[in-house]
Amino acid sequence: MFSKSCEYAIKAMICISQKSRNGKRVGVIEVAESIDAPKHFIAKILQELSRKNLVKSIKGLNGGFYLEKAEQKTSIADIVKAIDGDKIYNQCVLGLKDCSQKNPCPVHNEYKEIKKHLIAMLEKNTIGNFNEPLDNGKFFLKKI
Amino acid sequence: MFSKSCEYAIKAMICISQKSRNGKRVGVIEVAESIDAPKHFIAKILQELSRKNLVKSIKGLNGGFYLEKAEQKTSIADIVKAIDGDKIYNQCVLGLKDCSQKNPCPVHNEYKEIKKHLIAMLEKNTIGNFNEPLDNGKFFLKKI
DNA sequence: TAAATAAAAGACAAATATGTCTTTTATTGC
DNA sequence: GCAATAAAAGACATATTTGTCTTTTATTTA
Repeated sequence: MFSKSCEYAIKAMICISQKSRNGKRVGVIEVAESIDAPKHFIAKILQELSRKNLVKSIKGLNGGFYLEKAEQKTSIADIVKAIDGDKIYNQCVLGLKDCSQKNPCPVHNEYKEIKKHLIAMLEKNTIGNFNEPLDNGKFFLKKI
Repeated sequence: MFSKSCEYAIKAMICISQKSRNGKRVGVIEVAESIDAPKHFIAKILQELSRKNLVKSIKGLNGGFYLEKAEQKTSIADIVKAIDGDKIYNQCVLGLKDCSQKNPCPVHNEYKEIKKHLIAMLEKNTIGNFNEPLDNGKFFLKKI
């Protein structure tokens, strides 16, 4: 569904969100270990997210990545759009180039409904929503 | 959502289905042109589909690819499974390795419903269902 | 100001997906 | 049996994604 980079981005955001609530910053290495991902690769992804203002960063001692209050409201959809673009918004499931409301493929309308729910889900769920269940061990960012 | 190979496979199956109803066989080149895809690449994909018995083929003069009655009942899901595997059945949307009913990520249950509809759609729609709308110019396998 | 820290940037490498070309094998019609 | 046809197979090439390593830049603390 999403690229590996995008999955990493989502996990990294969740990780940083949870660990930076107390005002602390989180380093690349800590993020990488927390989500079981290669650190240099995560570094690149975080730079991308930083350029797109989805995450804040500070260099130097005690530096690292963190989320501001407003950024806790970032939705999964925002992250997906930042990394994978808006394919899921526009593309035909079957990959037909000429599929639209005017020339709908046989599954167009049915998929339109499904897509609506999918997008609603991605837009409704914000990074901040993940803090508590993560705190409470309801789910895990990596195999334990 | 699906790999390029998988999208090609679906389109190729639809194309062959429509053009082989009259007992004729369809050649690789004709398929490739009909769906606007590279012919050698399509050849490989068709070999794969052939090995997995989703399409029949005959070598030599008047040979080519075709579908038997039973194969008209092949669903999109069947093709997806043959080419991309069963990722969409099993994988967490967020890519979490440890997401399950026991440790559900915050969108697990919501996505489960969406996935149910998605899979139902893919399993319900068979290749044969596409013949008529394609005949009637309701949709197109490539840009015209 | 110097040393330590940590992100930013960019070059490089490996893996995978996609695409191209050539040779081999099977079938048909003459 | 021979020539023509068309899929099967496999080698090769390119592009994209993913992953690694090194250098640079910014910041802090002593």
